[in-house]
Amino acid sequence: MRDLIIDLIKNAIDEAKKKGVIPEVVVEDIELERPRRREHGDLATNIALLVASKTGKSPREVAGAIVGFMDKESRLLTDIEVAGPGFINFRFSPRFTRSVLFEIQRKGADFGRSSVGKNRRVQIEFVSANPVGPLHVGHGRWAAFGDALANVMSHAGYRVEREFYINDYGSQMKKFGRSIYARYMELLGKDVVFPADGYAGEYIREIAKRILSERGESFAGLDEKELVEKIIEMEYPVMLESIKKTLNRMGVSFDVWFSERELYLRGEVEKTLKLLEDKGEAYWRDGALWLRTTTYGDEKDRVLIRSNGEPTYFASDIAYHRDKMERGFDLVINIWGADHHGYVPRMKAAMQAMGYDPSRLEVILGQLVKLYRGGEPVTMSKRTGEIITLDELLDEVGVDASRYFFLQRSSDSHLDFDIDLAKKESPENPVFYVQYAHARISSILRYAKEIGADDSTPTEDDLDLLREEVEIDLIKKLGELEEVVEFCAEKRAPHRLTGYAEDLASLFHGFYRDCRVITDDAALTRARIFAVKGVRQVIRIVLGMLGVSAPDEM
RNA sequence: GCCCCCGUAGCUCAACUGGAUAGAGCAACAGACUUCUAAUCUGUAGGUUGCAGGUUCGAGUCCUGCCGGGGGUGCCA
Repeated sequence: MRDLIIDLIKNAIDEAKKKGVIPEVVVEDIELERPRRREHGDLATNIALLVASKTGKSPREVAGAIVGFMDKESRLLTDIEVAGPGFINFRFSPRFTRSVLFEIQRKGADFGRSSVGKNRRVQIEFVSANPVGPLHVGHGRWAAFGDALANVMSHAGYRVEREFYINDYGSQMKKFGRSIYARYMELLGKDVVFPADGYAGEYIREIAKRILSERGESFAGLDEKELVEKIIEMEYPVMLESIKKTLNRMGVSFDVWFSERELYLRGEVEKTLKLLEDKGEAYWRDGALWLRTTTYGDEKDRVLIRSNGEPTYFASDIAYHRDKMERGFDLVINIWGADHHGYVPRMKAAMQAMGYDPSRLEVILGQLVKLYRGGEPVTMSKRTGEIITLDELLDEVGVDASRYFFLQRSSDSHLDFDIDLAKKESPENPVFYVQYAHARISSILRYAKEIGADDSTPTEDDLDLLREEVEIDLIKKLGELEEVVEFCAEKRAPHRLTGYAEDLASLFHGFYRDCRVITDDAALTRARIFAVKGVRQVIRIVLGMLGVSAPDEM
């Protein structure tokens, strides 16, 4: 439809130019927008305003000329008008508007699919928590966000892969091992100092207790270094498993679990560093190996190998990104916490140093989550280990509400998560509001079946009976799904899906109040059952992308 | 100091990336169930878009400078 109208406008402009009604000027891409106000029609363009600004003619005059040359025979449109300062407004015919219901029936779960992604291969890497502790609430946000983004991008025609990068190597691991070691020794009554930078959470004590009960005191005989190593090897896979379990619980699954450790074992880190050195992008100074990131706009050069011989996290991350590039993705999206923002120019520079186009890497920086209970912020401290884990949140508010709430805000704004609201089973809670619309429709359809109402596919004439303003508005909303999908995918903004879901649910609830679906009029009943089925399908698709269930009864 | 994000109704956020009269939800107030689910709906009220300039036909949106909140600025990850 959009393309059709754009062609219509283009042809009219060409024609007008030919006739000399408007001067020869370069016309940029024609954009159609959905006007905010109903009176402004279904689609509008500001092209006349843009053209006029280059010619000195009045915008309305230009708009009038363009409309004058437009082919108005189309049965899809009922009206083309010049309005306001020079907008051209288009109005769909009711038949065209209603035809979307047939399209939904035909496409089913594929309705709203778009091809803007052009089948490009995209990798989305998200969560990527260190396997040294349970996932916290912030991880939950990125799990929900990354997963929904992947869903919406694949609906928009990208080939998407989900990846989790496991930081199972290096100092975090050691810290993890030393922390457990210290708690274990404490349990044995040994006088050990807990590491100042150790993980203070209670779960570390639990692990130590479990080790004591499983292995007894025999471990204490080993020397510290050996023991810490052993603890790491035993416990990080356990932790990783529990992370996977939590993510599964949220309905998030990854295509690839990529291990940092294996990158080292395969010699990839070494190879990558050598490559950079050979290219002259890295150099030795003060006993350390530095990457010349300043060449590519970074503030200062960055260390790859410390003077103590240990590679930095940056070094393995570069090797990791090289691996991603070599895997041939057209686009790689990393979802990182906002505290990594200083890291972005560095990584981009590294990409260039390796000879890759840095635009193949996109980093989404996510802001923090603040929990509120009883109107008060819930205090959390990483230092004391007082955190609310993702599992605890899921226990308390449930998966659907958690996912929905995590997805309500754009990734670059802070998220205030109101626990009390998320738990409420009332219309204030948008999750239930949307799910209720779905359940209500299922209930209507059950009733229809029960009384044996005619639910066969209606004819176009049947559908002509759908002429209440609320029902037309509702059907129009269904037709917007494709562009919502495109917007969410292109802007990496899955949060807009929640707004769309709420708009749709609200229109449906209004429709339900004003229009009875099952009536004595068989044709009207067929039409309304069909319409309501379409609404249910779209709600299902949207909730599916959000990762929220669509219940048939509540 | 420098860099990034944010600032819109009492609260939480939208505003289709420069368009027409800045919109929702919650909270407040007033109403609506003999009905296919009231977990719903209708109405009222609420604004100098942090401040000051600038750019143009047109600015919440772009530019400059302030103010406020958050984050970053390691041979940490």
